Amino acid sequence: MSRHTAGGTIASMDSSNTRREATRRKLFEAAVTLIAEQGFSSTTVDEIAERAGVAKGTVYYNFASKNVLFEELLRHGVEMLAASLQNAADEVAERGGSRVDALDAMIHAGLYFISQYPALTQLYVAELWRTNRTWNSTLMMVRERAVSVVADVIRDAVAGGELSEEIDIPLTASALFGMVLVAALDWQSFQPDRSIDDVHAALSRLLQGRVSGRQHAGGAGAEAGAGPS
Amino acid sequence: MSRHTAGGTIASMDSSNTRREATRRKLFEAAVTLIAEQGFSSTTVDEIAERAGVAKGTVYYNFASKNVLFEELLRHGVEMLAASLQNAADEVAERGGSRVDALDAMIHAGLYFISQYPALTQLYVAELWRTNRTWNSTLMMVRERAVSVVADVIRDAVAGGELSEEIDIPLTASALFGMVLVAALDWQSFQPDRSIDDVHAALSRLLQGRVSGRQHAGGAGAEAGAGPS
DNA sequence: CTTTTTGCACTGACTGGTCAGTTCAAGAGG
DNA sequence: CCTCTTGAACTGACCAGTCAGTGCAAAAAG
Repeated sequence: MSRHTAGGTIASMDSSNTRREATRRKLFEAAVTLIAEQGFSSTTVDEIAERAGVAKGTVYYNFASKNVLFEELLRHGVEMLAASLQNAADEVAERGGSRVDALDAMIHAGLYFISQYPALTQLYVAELWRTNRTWNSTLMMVRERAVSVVADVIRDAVAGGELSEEIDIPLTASALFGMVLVAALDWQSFQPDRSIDDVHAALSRLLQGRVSGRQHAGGAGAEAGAGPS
Repeated sequence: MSRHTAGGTIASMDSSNTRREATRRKLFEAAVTLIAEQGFSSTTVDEIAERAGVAKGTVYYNFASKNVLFEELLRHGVEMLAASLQNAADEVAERGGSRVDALDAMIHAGLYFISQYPALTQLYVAELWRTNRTWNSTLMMVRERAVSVVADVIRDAVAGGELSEEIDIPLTASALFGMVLVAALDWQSFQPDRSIDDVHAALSRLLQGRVSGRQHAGGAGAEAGAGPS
């Protein structure tokens, strides 16, 4: 009788683990939608289980508590976002584009991400500035993870002389982040028919400074009608 | 058993109920902080009453339900914000400033408002894009009320030739709104020591287009007390 | 090959606690 | 005396977390 052996049974790694992973994924999906719609506290574990098509006990088999489920969800989500932004910046860099072009590409990537995972985004916005919650430190980490990707590119741009040294890097990064976040949520909520390129162009224009004074288009990004790169 | 007829009795409408108004104000204040910290669902009516220093029965004497208390809170708050933004824009107009100057002043007013009522702001952000809530229509109204003040000024600026006709008015208004919102929350949460003028200058700079390309400052706003950084 | 054992993954009824909302008799205050 | 507030007790719904038990596939035993 080899009972439960210490060290988490190697055999179970491939066969059983797959089933479990699938269940966890279903639970993530169910939870993200419900929590985005209703908020954390008014979403019940029963609802999550029902939407995921599993029994309530399964939730507790896979996650220590409702809180833990939520925290893991946050972590998982922000990794996807950060990877997506980083990837957009890297692709531009590989093609020899400027840092400002990279920023523009990140805006596009951010918009795309939000359009793909609107519920996740709503959830971040709703929880990000709350205090007195148990998962507060997780939230801090999550925010830092996302904003720092943007801040890094801005920093490089300043170092390379592309951007003015006067700008406040962390504040600008978070303002940029917020601009995309809120514009995207509004786009999804109130004008869902518009194309991503359309929205992207509007935001680029805002940043090109064409809003507060008429210069003609500079180099970066704002080709307004076309080119879904 | 002549019960209380809990609900908005007509008599209470007009008579200058100083006492009652004071109680309601205390309840608003208590509720806004608690809900911003913990969210609506996990804030209990007992907590609100305790923080306000009144009995639970008083809450229900003054508001039909927890939901109604919250809705009235939202309405009251947005009126203050809209008035504050409108006022900033009007003052600039009276002094003969441009519409772009007015926008800049509104950014400043927005920052100031958020620094005065951080809890209220957190609460809006947390609830604004949620769906499936009973007070959803209230929230829509609230958002519209705030964003339209900004949109109106932008529209005037476009009509007067100050801004390009290419810009997308509603989207730009909400992007601007979001930029200020998120930047301000970050300021309050992570760099509370910075002065409002400092933050304001950073945002103005972002909009002057100095971020994405080096033009020298246009006309509007970025005078600010010389940002260190 | 067949039977038995093992243990992972899952189930769902149940429990103990929490909380919105009610009720009311007894004041406070103006 | 009329409006407003108090405080405490009560109800009934709702919900996070528990636990004894089921199903099943693969390994071990025969």
